[in-house]
Amino acid sequence: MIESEWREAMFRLHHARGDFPHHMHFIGRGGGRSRGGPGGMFSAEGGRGAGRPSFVRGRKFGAEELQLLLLSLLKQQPSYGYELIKLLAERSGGFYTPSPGVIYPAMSYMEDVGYVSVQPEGSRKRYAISSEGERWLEENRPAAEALLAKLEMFARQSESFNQAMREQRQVFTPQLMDALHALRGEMHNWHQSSDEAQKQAAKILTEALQQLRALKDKS
DNA sequence: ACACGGTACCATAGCCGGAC
DNA sequence: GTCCGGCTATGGTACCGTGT
Repeated sequence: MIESEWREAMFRLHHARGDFPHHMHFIGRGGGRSRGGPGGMFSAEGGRGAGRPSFVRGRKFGAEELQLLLLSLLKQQPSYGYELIKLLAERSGGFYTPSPGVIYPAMSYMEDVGYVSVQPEGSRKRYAISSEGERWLEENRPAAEALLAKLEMFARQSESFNQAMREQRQVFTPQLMDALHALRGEMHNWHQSSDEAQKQAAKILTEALQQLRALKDKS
């Protein structure tokens, strides 16, 4: 077996099944726990990379959470892998757009364990939930419904955020919006700076704030 | 305490095939 | 030839365990 095949096999096995050898802890079936553990952003564990801002980048769902979501979508209608990615993005208001490297191994695993059936259509694969998949989904219905509800909650929050941004653009000049954007971007680079550097940055920002207040008072 | 290696997870680049 | 959808391969990031 060449390296890439081995890598893929291991990836599929561990990623999709959810029983990562060292540390993976999943809600529900299986899985001993050890280091890290994805669990997904909605689980208590927080997972690998917990403690850093994983909201933007990082695993948002544990393997089983993702499988439940995918089966929920497939129960509504059989879909291609690419369609599932788009559906998840759509249902979450763009908040969660899984990469193909997450979806396809998960689908391959669910095919292996019989949760989905696969109908090749030319170069594409159409996935459909199987009776075994339906049974597992039914067993985990509360968790699946909670995940879908949270996905929709994020979609609403995302829409609310976008609305606020649109309103900001209507009120502020482009120059001010650019400056705000640049400031936000700059602050992202500061989270690993030394305490002393951060104190100096805070001092600069405080002085700038005072100047802004003085300017506003005059205008 | 530190360096290094192994591991997990994701995003992205790029390939392939079909439609136009 | 170009575009697009579907998919695969690979590199980057960050964590933890182990050895020194």
